[in-house]
Amino acid sequence: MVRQEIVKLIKEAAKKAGFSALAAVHIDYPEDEKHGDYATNFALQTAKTIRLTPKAIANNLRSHILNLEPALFEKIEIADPGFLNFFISKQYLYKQVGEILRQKEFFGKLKTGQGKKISIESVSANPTGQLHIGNGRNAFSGDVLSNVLEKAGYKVVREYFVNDAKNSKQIIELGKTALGKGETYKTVRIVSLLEKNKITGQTESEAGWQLAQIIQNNNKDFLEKKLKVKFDKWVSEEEAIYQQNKINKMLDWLKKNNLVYEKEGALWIKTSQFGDDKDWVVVRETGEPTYLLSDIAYHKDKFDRGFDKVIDIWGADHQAHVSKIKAASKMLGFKGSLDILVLQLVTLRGGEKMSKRLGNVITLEELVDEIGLDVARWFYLQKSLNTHTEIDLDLAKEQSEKNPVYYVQYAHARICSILSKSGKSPAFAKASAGKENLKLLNQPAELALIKQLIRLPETVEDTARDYQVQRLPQYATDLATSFHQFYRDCQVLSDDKNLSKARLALVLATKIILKNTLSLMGISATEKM
RNA sequence: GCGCCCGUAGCUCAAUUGGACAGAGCGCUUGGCUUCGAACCAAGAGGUUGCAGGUCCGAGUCCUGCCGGGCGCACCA
Repeated sequence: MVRQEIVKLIKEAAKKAGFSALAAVHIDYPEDEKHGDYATNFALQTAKTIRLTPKAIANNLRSHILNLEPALFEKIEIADPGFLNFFISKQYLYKQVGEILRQKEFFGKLKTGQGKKISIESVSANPTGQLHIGNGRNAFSGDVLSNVLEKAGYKVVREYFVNDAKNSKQIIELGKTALGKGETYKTVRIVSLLEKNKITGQTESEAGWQLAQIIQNNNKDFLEKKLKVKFDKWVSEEEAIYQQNKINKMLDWLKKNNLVYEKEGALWIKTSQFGDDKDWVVVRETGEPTYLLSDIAYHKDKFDRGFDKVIDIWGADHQAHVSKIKAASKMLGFKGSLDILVLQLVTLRGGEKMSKRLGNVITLEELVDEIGLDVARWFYLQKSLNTHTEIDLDLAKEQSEKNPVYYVQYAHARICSILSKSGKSPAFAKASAGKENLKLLNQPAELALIKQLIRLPETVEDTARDYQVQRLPQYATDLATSFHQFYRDCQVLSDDKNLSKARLALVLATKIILKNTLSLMGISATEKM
């Protein structure tokens, strides 16, 4: 990865110049190409702590860097007020094209994760009905984030917590619906599920639990088959927490460590001593544990399984739960990091006509049926997770050039068309791409395309660090633009055999990266459209 | 009232976490197909980044105070 090498060089140069370990090295992609391919403000940052001007520092660094690695750069410039601007050499770019062709789908696979274990919990929707459009955000971002983290070298376990505790109020209420004694959860889908399946449980609790299993299997099927979102571990609250008595063990542990107390007939947990504003009930007056207690038990289970990092992806309505679980992780002394992502609301614009007899609620299934999985994934991923967002249904339904998904897929289809027209197999293009051939790639559009290709690993690295999954559709769009511009400027198949070979190699490399990017997002790389 | 998130082009959203001239898509105006796919390319119009202060060489981004919106604030999950 170029950027990583630049960071390393800056650190080494700083050490040689005698101002090491002063500032973090941060590398930018300058917007103006006059400012190079990569830039850093390191000299400016360093100038804050030592008695030298930013430019003097930059000069010093530049000479050391060029000494250390003369072949990587075409040049390094210093700009006001003290930026270092790096221009990557063609030699290096050609080498990277070769690497892409060699590594194929493994290009962009990083070691930054060092095989560390991460648990990602997402969706965890109540088994009392169908998934709604808000759950889509959790499902897709969790899926894509997992893909990215795996690509970055982490070992990821994707989990889903099923709130099916037999004695919970929602399950009992569901039982009433199942037994015809209540209507809380009576929807079209649940009525049809009840017609197809027999509920044998006599008690409300048992009947509710049975119905929950049916709904849950339905949702699981929908997630896996229709949304292509797979989970490694489905954790049933009833089976994994209650039946295995983890709930009581958790409670005993809390009591033993003096982390709970009685008040007004209930048992409270001392979350306020661990950063929360107040304490919360873990056992009701009735003796029933609350959901908080079982979620703490579930988190203890995750912590015990030895993850270096535990990520929870929740909906905006769970915001109040964050400080409780954070406090619990401190009580439990979790050594790893706990990141809780709270996703903001999703609404639809132009969906008024879609809703089918379910009040105003549009299910995720209806949405995906309406716009297709590729478009749905794209529209969800496009937006930063902490922005309240609105999906434009009319635009999403446009099966035309207006829809941004097709822009990217079209680039891939174009590539496939060129490759098949070349009359040669991809393997041939690879075999014929020697160093001499790649050196023929000198057009600005060709070089710009290569520079875009080698950003994939960096995009993976950044996203694995900050979880901003909207970076992926943005990168895909940028890459497609670079390709379309290359296509405009450079005829791939021509009488010039050597040039054709070189350009075919570049086209093939682009196909690999584009497909890689799309598959991280779970979007299909179409060959024809 | 308190907490979290947000306010950026007509609309939906970005902006590499403090960097260089705030960018895309849609919509609008205009030009380009007898050559590898025009679902494409190129050009243009459109902005006091909600308002007011502050810190900094440098602020959409950080701090303070307002204004506006969403979501939370259970012995529900």
